Order: sequence, then C-alpha cells, then structure tokens
Amino acid sequence: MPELPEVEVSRLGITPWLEGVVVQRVIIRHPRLRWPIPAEIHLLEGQPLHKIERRAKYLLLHSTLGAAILHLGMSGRLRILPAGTPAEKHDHVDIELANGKLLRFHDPRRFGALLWTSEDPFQHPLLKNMGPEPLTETFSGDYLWQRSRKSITAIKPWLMNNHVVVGVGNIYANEALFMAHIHPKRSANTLSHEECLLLVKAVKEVLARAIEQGGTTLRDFMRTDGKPGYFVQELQVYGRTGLPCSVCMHPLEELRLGQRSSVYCPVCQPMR
DNA sequence: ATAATAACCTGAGGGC
DNA sequence: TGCCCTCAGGTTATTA
Repeated sequence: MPELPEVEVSRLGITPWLEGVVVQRVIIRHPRLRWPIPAEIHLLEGQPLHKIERRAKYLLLHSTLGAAILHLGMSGRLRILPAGTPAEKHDHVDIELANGKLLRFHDPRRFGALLWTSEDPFQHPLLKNMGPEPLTETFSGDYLWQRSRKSITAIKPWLMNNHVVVGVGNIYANEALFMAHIHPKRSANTLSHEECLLLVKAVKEVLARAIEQGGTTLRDFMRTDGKPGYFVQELQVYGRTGLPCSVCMHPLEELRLGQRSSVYCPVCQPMR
C-alpha cells in the first residue's frame, strides 16, 4: 500500500503523539509478519521515544536502548487510538503509551515488518545499501544520468529499485513517467540528460504534492487519524487504463513490467 | 555482477 | 451462493 508519501504522512501523524512519550507496554498479537517480531522489541517498555524518523519506506522509532524499525509492507496501516480500544482482525501490534494513547499496527497481508536494532539503524542490513532519498539534492538529474548509463532495464522497474532511489513505488513511478513524457518501457540507458532532469523533477514534484494531500487512498491506506489521503484525485494515469489522457485525450494504455501494471499515454509518452 | 521471477499473505472483485 | 482466477500501494530470496 504505502509508498514514500503515505509513510511520511504516517510519520507526521504519529510523531506528535510519540515523541518524548514513554512506552508502557508492547502487545504482540501476531508475531509473524514478514519476519518474526524479535523479543527485544519489549526493550521499548518503560523507555521514552525520543525521535521518530523515516528512511525510505521505513519508520524508525528511536528509544533509549535502541530503535524499532517498522515497515508497512503492502497493506500496513498505523493509527493513534485511545488506550483500551478493542482490537479487531489484523490488528497485530499495539504500542501502549503513557499519554493514554496507543499506536496500533494493522496489516492484513503481513508483508510489513517490525524489527529491533541496538545499533545505528542506518547500518542495519536492510537500510545500509539503499539509494538516496528522492526529496534531497543528492537525487539530481546528473545522478540519475550517471547511474542509468549502463543499465538496459526498463526505466520504470529501474526507477522503483531502492538501490537507485528509495520510496518510488508503482503509483508514483507511473505518475512521474507521465509527467516527464517518458515511456515506461524505455531502456534506462536511452534516456537523454534532459530527460533525466525532467524525470527527477517529476519524481520530486509528485511525491511532495502527494505528501501535501495526505497521500493516496485506494483501499487500505488511511492517515493515522482515520482520514483518507486526497492525492487519488490528482492521479493522471494510475488506475485510469482506457480513460482519456488528461493532456491529449487519447485513451491510456496498460502493460505489465516486472509483474506490475504500468499505465501510460502512448501519445504523450512515445517510445522514442 | 546483473536482471528477471517467485515468493511471502489476505481480501476484493469478476466471470461462470 | 460459490468456486476459481487475477489483481493489489513492497521487497527479499532464488534462479538464470
């Protein structure tokens, strides 16, 4: 479900309720997520959370003895609820807080993860070798140009590779390629320098705008206060196969790349 | 080393 | 109503 904007919206939603607040208890109802939840997660208990951070699509809850590493997978959702709110199906983890609230992790498909590290979480194997954050200056047209020179992979799955840049999932890859007028199947090394600049600009624009709008709610995702994200109203291609292109009115087409649906306008995004 | 694909899991929706 | 199939916002592990 969540790409970078949805994770960032979740971080913004939970931070005011967590920062500086002591964890009273961690309740694990279903310990088998993508990986088993380690018992060390209980080291959070009795300790204050002093910083809530995001790296790629991971949320890092920094505590005194280490950090919890949380990933929402495809269907994960976080909510802040009053203490004592009854758990429902797929409510796998509660982090009970000293302020009368609880942070609840809900994840039907259980592709999400909750891990623990007592080291610097940025050195964790899952985070160590990731590409730059898309909303920083490190992710530039020059960077994309240089990285793409030797890859013959189609630009869309290439852009979704976390070693290239983090946080760009299926929705926003489709949207950014449309904005940059680049066909999703173009081989990465065929992009011109100008196209790399356009694509980086498009990625930054679409992600920043989606964060402003509270993310994209299709099915599962909701903000931590239970409200949906409104960026779905601004989607130009994702989920719009067969509908007219917003620019030229030609029907949008769909193809599959790396088992993911890619929607594009054959007129505005020519192969060459 | 790089690149495609299979796998993890549940639920929704369509066709019959 | 029910069964079977496909698809879904992600990422790792396996295979070629």
